[in-house]
Amino acid sequence: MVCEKNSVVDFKSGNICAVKIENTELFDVRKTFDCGQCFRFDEVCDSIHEVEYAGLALGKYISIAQDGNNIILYNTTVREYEKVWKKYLCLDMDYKKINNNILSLSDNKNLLSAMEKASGIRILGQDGWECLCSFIVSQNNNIPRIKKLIASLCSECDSDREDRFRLLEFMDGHISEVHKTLPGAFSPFPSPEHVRRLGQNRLSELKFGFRSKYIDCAADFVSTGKINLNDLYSKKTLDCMNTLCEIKGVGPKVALCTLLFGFGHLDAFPVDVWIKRVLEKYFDKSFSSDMLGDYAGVAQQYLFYYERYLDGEEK
DNA sequence: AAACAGGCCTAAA
DNA sequence: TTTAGGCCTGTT
Repeated sequence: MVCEKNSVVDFKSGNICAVKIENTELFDVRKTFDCGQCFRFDEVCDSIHEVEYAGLALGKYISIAQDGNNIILYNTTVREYEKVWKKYLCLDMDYKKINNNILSLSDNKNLLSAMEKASGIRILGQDGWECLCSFIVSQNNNIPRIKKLIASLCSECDSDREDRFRLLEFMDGHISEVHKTLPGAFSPFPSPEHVRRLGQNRLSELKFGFRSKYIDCAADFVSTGKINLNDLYSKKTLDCMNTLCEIKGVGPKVALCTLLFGFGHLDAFPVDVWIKRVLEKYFDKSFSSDMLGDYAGVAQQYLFYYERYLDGEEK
């Protein structure tokens, strides 16, 4: 019986602190960062690696590269990886087990096929507040514009934004080209209090449109404690959803995305237009997401990727 | 030009 | 309780 432990080591790439993680399985950097769950990452097109995505998460600009089964993280250390990024990247989870669990609960042919095609996607452990705002912004909107709006919000709230790029220039080669001309790409996501201070009018000026008052309401609820985000980690998914739906502009879809991507509720099964199509096409009417168990949200992401990103390709 | 984009709110049956 | 319009803005 071979028990392969993946080695995690620090190294230097020029002046950049980096970490190499060997033998990761069921982790595909491109799919994970390009499947629409996060809005602050973009590809590093001139990368020295097979695939590399960089972006700002949990207050820090980081780059994640992949060569085969090896993962390379730039601008971090093993110490920080163990503390922060391991969980963020969901590398503390056994996806083989998760997949088997899903398969044990459903024999749907299309789900099986979706899992094969989308395999390697991991549900990131993003910041809950940022997720909430991001998915409020996402409604009736497209991904490029969602990304722009979020970056502009970060830019607006960041008094040091002029300096950020200069501070990051040392990691040139591991910065997404897109970010070099995107205002706010290197700015951290603002706190609820900060967004609240901005106010609905300023949000409108920033072109959030009808979503301005929704963001404002979310910031109000969270910053004043009408909703305690810390409660959302432990309570049941359905209860959490109902809590989040008290915010104006937050419905079931936004709430469940927030819980799935921002609060670790892997059973949350958000239904958007794509998933609605999937359910109509491949499942019978008796389908309910709790049939898929504790990891229904992972299955949802496989199905979403399958339908949204593989359309036109061979399924 | 008109329709659409990873929804939700509101008004009307 | 369910259902159709309308919504900011930008892109095609």
